[in-house]
Amino acid sequence: MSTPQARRKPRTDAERNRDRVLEAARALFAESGHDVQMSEVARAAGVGVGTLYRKFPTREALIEAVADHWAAELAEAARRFAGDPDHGLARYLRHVGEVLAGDRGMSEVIERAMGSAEPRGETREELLAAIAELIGLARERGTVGPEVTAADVNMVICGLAAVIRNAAGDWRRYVEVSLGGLRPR
Amino acid sequence: MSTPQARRKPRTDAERNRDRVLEAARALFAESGHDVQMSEVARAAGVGVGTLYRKFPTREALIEAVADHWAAELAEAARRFAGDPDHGLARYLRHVGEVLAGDRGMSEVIERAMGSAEPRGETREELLAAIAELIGLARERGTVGPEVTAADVNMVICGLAAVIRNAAGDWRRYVEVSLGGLRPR
Amino acid sequence: MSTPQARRKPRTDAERNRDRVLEAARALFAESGHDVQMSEVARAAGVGVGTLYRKFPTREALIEAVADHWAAELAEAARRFAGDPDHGLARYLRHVGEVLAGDRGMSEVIERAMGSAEPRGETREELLAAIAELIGLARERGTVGPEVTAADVNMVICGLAAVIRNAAGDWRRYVEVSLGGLRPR
Amino acid sequence: MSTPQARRKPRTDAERNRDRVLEAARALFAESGHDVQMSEVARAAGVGVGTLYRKFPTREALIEAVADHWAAELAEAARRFAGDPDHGLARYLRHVGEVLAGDRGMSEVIERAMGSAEPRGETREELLAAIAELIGLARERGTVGPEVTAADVNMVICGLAAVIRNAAGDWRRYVEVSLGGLRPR
DNA sequence: TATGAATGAGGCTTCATTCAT
DNA sequence: AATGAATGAAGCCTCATTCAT
Repeated sequence: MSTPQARRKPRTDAERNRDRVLEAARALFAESGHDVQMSEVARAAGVGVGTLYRKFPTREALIEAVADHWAAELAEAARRFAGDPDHGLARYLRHVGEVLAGDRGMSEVIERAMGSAEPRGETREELLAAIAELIGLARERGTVGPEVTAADVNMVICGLAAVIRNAAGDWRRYVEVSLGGLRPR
Repeated sequence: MSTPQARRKPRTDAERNRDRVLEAARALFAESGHDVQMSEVARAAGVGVGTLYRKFPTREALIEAVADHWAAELAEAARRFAGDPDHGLARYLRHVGEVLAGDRGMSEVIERAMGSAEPRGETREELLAAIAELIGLARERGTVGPEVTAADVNMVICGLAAVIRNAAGDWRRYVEVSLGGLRPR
Repeated sequence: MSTPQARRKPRTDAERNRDRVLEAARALFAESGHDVQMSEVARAAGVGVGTLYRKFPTREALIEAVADHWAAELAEAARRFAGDPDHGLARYLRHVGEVLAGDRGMSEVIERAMGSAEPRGETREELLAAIAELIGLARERGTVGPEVTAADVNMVICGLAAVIRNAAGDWRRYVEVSLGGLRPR
Repeated sequence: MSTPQARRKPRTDAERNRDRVLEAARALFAESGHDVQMSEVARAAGVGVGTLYRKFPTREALIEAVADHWAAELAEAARRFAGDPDHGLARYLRHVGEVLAGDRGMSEVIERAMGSAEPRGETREELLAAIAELIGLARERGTVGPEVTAADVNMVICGLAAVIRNAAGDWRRYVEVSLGGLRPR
């Protein structure tokens, strides 16, 4: 019984490198938005530019990937809060605000993820689905208006990102106003 | 009788040039967002780059000016709708939506105008003041909640711009949701 | 009667710069073929890369221009030798050989000029016309075969360029052989 | 009886790999000239880049090898036509034309093979020898001029490659003209 | 004061070659 | 010996800004 599972490297170096790059990009974007140089990202990830380009053949592709990653996180969070039909949505939006506010520049990218200019497949669908689940129960309980859709919440988040990114005011107020608009009546 | 006509000229050539540049910039930004080249703007304005730089010493300054201009227009509109205490705000936000939606890329710039990253003087104050006036009467009439401030509306507009720019969904719904959140109760 | 012609600058600085770039490119190409870096050309011309790119928006365009220039010179030479119906062609081909041999890398570019992969307008036509003129009289005098066309000579020159560029042998022999093939009978 | 089958294998895997690479390179060069990437060649050959580099330590070495291969083929063809002292040379040059014309990009490489920029050993010698043989008999028969050397024919082929590669005209005419020049008188 | 040519730092991307597995 | 991920030096080109005329 020699631990055979130990044998299968859980992730190859290549995979690990991809993650390092993604992680580094996320960190840099968080600080300065997505106008960071590719070489910066590479340096921060501790790899050569070539490697970076092997993983993400284009600047655009990298940004996309980061956006996807963040969208996935938002989806994940939505699922977490789905258990609380009474206050889930409110807690979710506040949570999103905290995350965005703590991650200067994430909002910059997240807007793209929310937009649908070009059909950006799965992750976006996943996020909308998660939000749909989140408001499903709440709608039954009457916590949110019956006409509210996942797309509505999506737009609110998109707006929230903009508000935070531009420091347009106290984003907590924005969240409360939006929640008010989503409530029945 | 000292050259009266020279006097009469309401605007000097210099002033006229400034306006032509601003106008051209607005038009170009409307089409393609503010990633237009300075030389493009100059060409469209029918002046040399040098002249452009004389009027706006920096790309940044030009964008700022355009943003200011738009902010002024929004302020002007706010004043127009201030006369209607019952539906003024609703009509105003819908109007803003129409304008932003019709002017691809204006939203891009307007977000900056709404934000306060760097305190950008008068125009912003003017806009906030106009909005304050707009909601002042409404608040008295109970059309909007008593706790609603001009800053809140400002944020809603900022969000609206983002929603439109990113085609994040049906912006009319966004407006209605926001209006719902601004109503009392 | 103040020399008014002195007024019209014969060539603007801009035009002069274009020539300097072209000249520099020609010199560098002569040494090392057309795999020189754009920045090298710029430096050699004493201008910034930006200027170079203003004159020739693309590496390709620059090479094209140089090729054109050389083709024009060959055309000019053809016209010069057209006056000698008996030995003009022979003297011309020998002259071309000298020029190509003395200008390492010109042959590299001239091949393109002779080829017709993409219809490269005027200059090529001009060269063919000049060659046609060159062989016209000779054909009448019976110095070259009646079936010989400008295109034939063109091909010979193209081959000559290759022979010289690749140091494939004694190019003077190549010229004599070709001349033999162009003679009547 | 020491593993006889292992012995029998006419070529080791390593040898087979070398051939696969060479074959792939030839095919790719034929399509697109020798500006193909090393990784392309490797992929086409079904081996890793590492293997490719083990066989040909340098891009240059690979091209050289392909050139050699083609030169060997031309030599082989020359020997085949050597049996026909009357029309051998003509048939040979036409044959070479056909081959080059059918193999876009081979001409690109063949020029190098014909050139002697760097003394490139055996194969070139072999080719010159084969051509010498080809014209030897013809010279005796008076089909080609007495002063014609293998080097002359070599140059003609080099030129032919250039003519074809640059689509400089009807290469069949070029061949006929050259043949004319090689004939006695 | 207007012009537009010139500037050159900086950004993105490619690809021959190396090297750890 | 084979593999293919990693490397990073180049190279092409853009564009905000300056400056001579």
